[in-house]
Amino acid sequence: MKNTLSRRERVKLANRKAILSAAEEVFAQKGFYAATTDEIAERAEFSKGALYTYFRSKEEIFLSLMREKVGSLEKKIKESIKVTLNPIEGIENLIKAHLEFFEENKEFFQIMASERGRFEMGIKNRLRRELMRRFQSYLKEVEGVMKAAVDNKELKAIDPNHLAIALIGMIHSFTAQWILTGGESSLMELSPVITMLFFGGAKG
Amino acid sequence: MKNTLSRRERVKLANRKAILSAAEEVFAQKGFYAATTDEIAERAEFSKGALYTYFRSKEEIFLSLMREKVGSLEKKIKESIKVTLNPIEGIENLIKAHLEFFEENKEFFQIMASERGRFEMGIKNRLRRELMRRFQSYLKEVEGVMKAAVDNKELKAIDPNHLAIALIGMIHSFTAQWILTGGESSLMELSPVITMLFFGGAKG
Amino acid sequence: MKNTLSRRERVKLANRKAILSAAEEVFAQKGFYAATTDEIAERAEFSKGALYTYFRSKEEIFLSLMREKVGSLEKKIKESIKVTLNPIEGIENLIKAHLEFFEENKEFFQIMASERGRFEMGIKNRLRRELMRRFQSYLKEVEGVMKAAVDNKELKAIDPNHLAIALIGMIHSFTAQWILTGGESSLMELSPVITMLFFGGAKG
Amino acid sequence: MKNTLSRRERVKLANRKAILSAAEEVFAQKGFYAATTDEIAERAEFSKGALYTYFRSKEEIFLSLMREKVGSLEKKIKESIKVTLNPIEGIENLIKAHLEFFEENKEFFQIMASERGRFEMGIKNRLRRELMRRFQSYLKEVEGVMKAAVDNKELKAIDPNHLAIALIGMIHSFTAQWILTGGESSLMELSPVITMLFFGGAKG
DNA sequence: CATGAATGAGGATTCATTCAT
DNA sequence: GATGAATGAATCCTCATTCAT
Repeated sequence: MKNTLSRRERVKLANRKAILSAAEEVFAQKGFYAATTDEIAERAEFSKGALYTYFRSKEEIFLSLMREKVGSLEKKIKESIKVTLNPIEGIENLIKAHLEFFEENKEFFQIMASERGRFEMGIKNRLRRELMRRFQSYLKEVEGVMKAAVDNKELKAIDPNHLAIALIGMIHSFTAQWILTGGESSLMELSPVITMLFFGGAKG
Repeated sequence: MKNTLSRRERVKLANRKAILSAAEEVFAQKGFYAATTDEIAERAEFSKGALYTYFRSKEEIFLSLMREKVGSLEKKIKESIKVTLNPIEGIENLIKAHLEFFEENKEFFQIMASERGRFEMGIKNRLRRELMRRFQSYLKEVEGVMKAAVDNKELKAIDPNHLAIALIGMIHSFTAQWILTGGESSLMELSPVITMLFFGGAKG
Repeated sequence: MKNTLSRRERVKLANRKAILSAAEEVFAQKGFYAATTDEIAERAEFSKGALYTYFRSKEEIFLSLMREKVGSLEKKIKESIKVTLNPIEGIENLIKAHLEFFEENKEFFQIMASERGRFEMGIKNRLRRELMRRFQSYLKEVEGVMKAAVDNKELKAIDPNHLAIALIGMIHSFTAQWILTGGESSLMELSPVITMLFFGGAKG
Repeated sequence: MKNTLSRRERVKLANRKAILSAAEEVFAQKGFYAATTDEIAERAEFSKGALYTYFRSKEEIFLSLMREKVGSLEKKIKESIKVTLNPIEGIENLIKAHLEFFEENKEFFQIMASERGRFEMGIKNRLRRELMRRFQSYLKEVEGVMKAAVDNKELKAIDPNHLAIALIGMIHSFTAQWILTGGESSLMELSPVITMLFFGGAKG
């Protein structure tokens, strides 16, 4: 997979990753603005200047990070759905995939939750546009499964968009609360509750 | 209630409100950091210096604003519940109350959505602590109704905390999407869908 | 002339002048790039931040300075010519005016001499364009007198543009040398030599 | 003369020249400060590190370049004079030699014109001192011819220093203007005008 | 009280120079 | 010797906060 890269290139790639990883922590804790290049560099154990060997600007670090993460999320979601042809099972998998991903990417979740509303700003930026697009595409994916399930009469005849919004809202809400209360126990454990509530509702 | 205030005091209060109102717009658009006192002052039609007559710092403007808004939300929620003794109806009212509030307080919603994760930062701050407390208290309120409904066997025997998280997640998600897509049509119209999904689930 | 300005406005104007004056010294000594905003601020006895109350950027300080100076030079040259209708006398006056101006504006001369070649860079800039234009207009002014004298048959039938270039070259050269050797004695004293050489040439 | 150099030494010398040549272009376009070692290295088709094998610092590149060029100019001027024993003819040759040199060394002219005023800075520097010395020596050379011509009564009894300043000023001015207007036609063509104006003056 | 100019700490970014490979 | 990534000092600019008027 990566055996055509020279040693130097492999080092560069690893350094890039280290910077992104450090940035992820800092952005999660402080948000885009309050995060400083100083802190990112320090946490990545690089000089401040080195960041600029790998990225053009602080914004580019941020957007690259988001792009990679949103990309992984999107991929994971797609895969979780494709495993089965049964829409209901697909949605169950999708819930699990989400929780698994957020459990492994707490920091990304925090960043996304707080910065998403501002992705639209500075729309001229190529990376920002791409990010928006990827995010939309991830939402459409979820909507797609919903539609399939509705068409199959396995779900009520509700606008698939609304179904997607509802499910994602629940997932995000549980994840946020899990992080707020320390993120100790496994987030995955909540999968049955969410599944049950989404499909069967709360009424007894 | 406030008719014992001197003219001067009434003016001060009005000015405070004007500043908070201006701040709300700016914080919503730009977030806490990117918002500048310059812009807040300008939009409030005050000098930059005047802000500091009414508030100790930019942070205090922010926190005061949030406190007032979270306070109103909390109050509104409490009232929506008290109207009825029937828990199910209470939850329906609570959904409507939320949507109504967010429809009237789009800016606040945006701010809350993006800054909530960082309320905990700098916890020594009196205002921050109070804000956290108020926010928790609002959540407890929702949880309370859920518990009543569960006890009444009107809802499934699920941890009321989970029920609250699920419902709030759905509400926030719909609100966020509504804002993202322009916030034109009435958010209130979504109340039936949310109610139906929360109580009855998605399964057909 | 300035009696319609409020006190505050007069202070602002004076501060602006103080900054420009400090900048003039620093730019003359170090050139545009090596000059630092720190040093300009310090020499103007202002904080670094204050510069930005009066100017948008270091470049704007530089260009504003140049604009004012080139403007004064242009004005002085025009006036020196208009005094008389006799072209020869006009040129004599023009030489004197130049020397007088450069003697009083040593720093400006140094800046102009070294930065002129790069005025063209970044041509999108409004101020830069204006500066170029002003500079051209000053050259045209000199050319104009030359043409008048040629038309009058008081000067040889040489391209007035060449005459202007030659005279200005001599003036600049003498000024540069005068500054290089300390600028002690009066530059004005060189007026007769320049006049003589320009009109009569070196041949004995 | 240089046939005793080993291959290695010849390569080093060639590399040095390539770097200086690249530096000349960059310094001419951007000036000393705005020129970056990155760009010089790139244009010389060397790595940035290689520059430091051949030169101790960016400043040394600059000064070495100037030294070589000023040296060539000086040499060319000396030769142009020595050809003849007739001072008038010597000056004519000198004008032509200047124009020829600047036509072939546009970049150097631009650099010299804008950086000369700052050669004095950091006078402790050995290279800087040498450069100043060489420049003075070039001026003295011109002054020498003038003195000879004055002694010969072929030129008016004017301080030879002034005569040198005047002539050089004219030459520089014409060169600068030629470059500013694109440097298309031959600069050499201006030789007769300069000669005529210098010797005979402008008066008709 | 209101004003808005002044302050200065802080932050992103650049770039000459060094040095491990 | 050559390379180019890493360094970190230096620099421009921003903006919350203060304070004289």
